[in-house]
Amino acid sequence: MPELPEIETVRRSLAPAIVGRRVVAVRVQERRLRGGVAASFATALAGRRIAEVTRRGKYLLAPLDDGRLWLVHLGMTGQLTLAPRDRPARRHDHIVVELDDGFVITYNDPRRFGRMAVIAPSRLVAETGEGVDPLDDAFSPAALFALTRARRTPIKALLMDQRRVAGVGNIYANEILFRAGVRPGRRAARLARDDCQRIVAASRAVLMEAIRRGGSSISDYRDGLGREGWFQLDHCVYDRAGRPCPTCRTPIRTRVVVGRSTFYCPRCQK
DNA sequence: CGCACCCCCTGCCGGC
DNA sequence: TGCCGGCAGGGGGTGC
Repeated sequence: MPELPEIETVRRSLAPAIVGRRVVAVRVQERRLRGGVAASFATALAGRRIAEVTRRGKYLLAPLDDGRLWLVHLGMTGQLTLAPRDRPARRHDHIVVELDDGFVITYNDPRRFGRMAVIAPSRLVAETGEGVDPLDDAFSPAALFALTRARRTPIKALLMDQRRVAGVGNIYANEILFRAGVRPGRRAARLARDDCQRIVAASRAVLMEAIRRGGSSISDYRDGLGREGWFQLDHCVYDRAGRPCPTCRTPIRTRVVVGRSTFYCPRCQK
């Protein structure tokens, strides 16, 4: 579910309220998240002050006052929300982090595909990968062009490969390629510099606009304060098979690319 | 290297 | 109405 814009929206919604707060208690009610929640997790987090809230690709990171990093990945259905301590418990509340101001951060995740850990900063790249963030200046047309060379994989798969580009998932890969006018199935190596330039520009435009709209709420995404996003109303192609292309009215087509549902305009995208 | 095919899970939707 | 298969924004592993 949550891709870069959703994670960034969660980060922005939580940061002002939790930076500087101290964790007074941690309750782990379900350890069976991805990779398992380590036995040491609660003790590593309890008593620590939250120094900052940052993001790396689809990972949320909270540097702590002892130099370690609280790392959260929301998987498909994870929600990390801040609420007063008396908030009623819900099904699938797995981790509850009490703060020193009477608020709690709750991690809820029906499918349990998310990840929750406290790690040493030296482990960051090993945990999150080294893909370039598409909002970073390092994601330049030249850098993308270099990534595409000698790659037979479809450009959409490359954009979604977190080891290369960090933060783009299925919704935004579809939207970015529509905006760039590039077919999702095009082999990466067959892209020209000009295509890469348009994909880089489209990535920035789509992701920043999605952040401005608070992310896409398809079914269960909410930000750190429980608010929905609205970018789903601006989707041009994702989940819009058969509906008219916003540019030329040609019906949007769907097919599977590397195992993922893919949507594109057969006329606008080459 | 690329990809099909497994796995991890719950929830929802459409067809019968 | 209920059951069943398919599918869903995530990632990881295996084997060809």
